[in-house]
Amino acid sequence: MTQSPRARSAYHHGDLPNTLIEEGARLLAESGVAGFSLRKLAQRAGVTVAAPSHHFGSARGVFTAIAQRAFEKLADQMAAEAQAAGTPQDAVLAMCLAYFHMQTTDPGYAGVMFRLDLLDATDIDFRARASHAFGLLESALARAAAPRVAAREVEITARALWATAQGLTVLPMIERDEIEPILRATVAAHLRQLF
Amino acid sequence: MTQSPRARSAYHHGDLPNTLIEEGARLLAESGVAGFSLRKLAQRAGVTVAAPSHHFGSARGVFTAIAQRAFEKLADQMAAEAQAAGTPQDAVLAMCLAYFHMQTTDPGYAGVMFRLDLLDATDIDFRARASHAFGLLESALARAAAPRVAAREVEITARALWATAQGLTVLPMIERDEIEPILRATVAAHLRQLF
DNA sequence: CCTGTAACTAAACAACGTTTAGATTGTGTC
DNA sequence: GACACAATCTAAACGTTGTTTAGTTACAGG
Repeated sequence: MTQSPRARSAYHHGDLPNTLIEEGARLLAESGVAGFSLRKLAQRAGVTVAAPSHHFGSARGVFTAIAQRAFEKLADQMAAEAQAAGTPQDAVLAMCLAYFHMQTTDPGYAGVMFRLDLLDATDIDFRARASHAFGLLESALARAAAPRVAAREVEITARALWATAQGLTVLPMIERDEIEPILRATVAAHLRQLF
Repeated sequence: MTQSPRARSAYHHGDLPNTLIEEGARLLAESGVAGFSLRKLAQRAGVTVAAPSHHFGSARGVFTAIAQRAFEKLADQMAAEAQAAGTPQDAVLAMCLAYFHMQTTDPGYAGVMFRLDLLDATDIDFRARASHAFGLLESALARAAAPRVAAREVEITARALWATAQGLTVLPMIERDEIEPILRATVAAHLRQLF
């Protein structure tokens, strides 16, 4: 991915922001949000506690940066899976599954994407990446729908699927094995409405 | 609601657990999860910091108790709205809207119901209340479905709706005005599959 | 080479949840 | 009605957290 420019000195790390994001995601994957702390992250990155705050302002800024990177990863994955899909309908399903799969492939990143209590949802860069990923689903849905279907209806369906995909990964009484069939049924039910 | 037995003395509060739950929900409604702390809660209740931990074990225990009470409130509301509904189909929609409406009527309670990072989802009492509320939706869905529909299919649909209702309240890019129409469309799409 | 600026350190701060030992009150028993 | 026991809450201290401030170090441009 992004090649680290290699630490130039003890003082000037060289690429600290990136290191903090990646190492932060790794720490989150291991310890979860509860076990996460700025101090642990700083120690892992080989810097002092104050260093992260210098780049990201606050702990909230760090989470926002990680979530931003997460939405980039999700958008990449969505675009890839959509291109691999045969029909537009399959593309929609694959895109919804992409977020779910990210929960296992990139747990550190996926775990903070919708944590509005931890990150700053008003951050303009964050909003841009999140909107872009969502836009991919919406446009795929527009391609899958019949020509007669209004844009408004496509928009509603896209948001419904977005919410369902997110909710399924959070709810306590839903097993991981159940998520894929549920998501499959939900996509089928919505797509049927668009014909 | 629950009449407070009135503080019997400075030492023995009389009904501290209940007070902590209600005052905790009030604090959450005002300051959100981020502004919440055991110390603030203790001060509001007129006790020391250690008192809440004595009853609930830890801060996690307090959140679990509040969430438990929240699911009781939701179940009551769901049952009431279902009975007021004309058709079984309307009952399903009303039940899904109940959780959304709770977000404004009881924001303190609603905000912690699915916060698995804060509460203990393995708590047996908590699970019981959560399962009961979910069961109400599932049985309402069974009544709304055609006789031919398998229980498995009803179960999947119930979980999908449960997840959608939760996801809609969390996602950043969904306005509050949009939630009801989205939920309405989702319920309609799913119910159509059950006929 | 020298100067200005960005990057990071070091130290101190208040606030937090948790734990321990002890003080206080209510309850059941003879 | 007095006594012992158990439950309830206090008081104080502990380690950890994110943030802030002043100061140190290294890089980059003229």
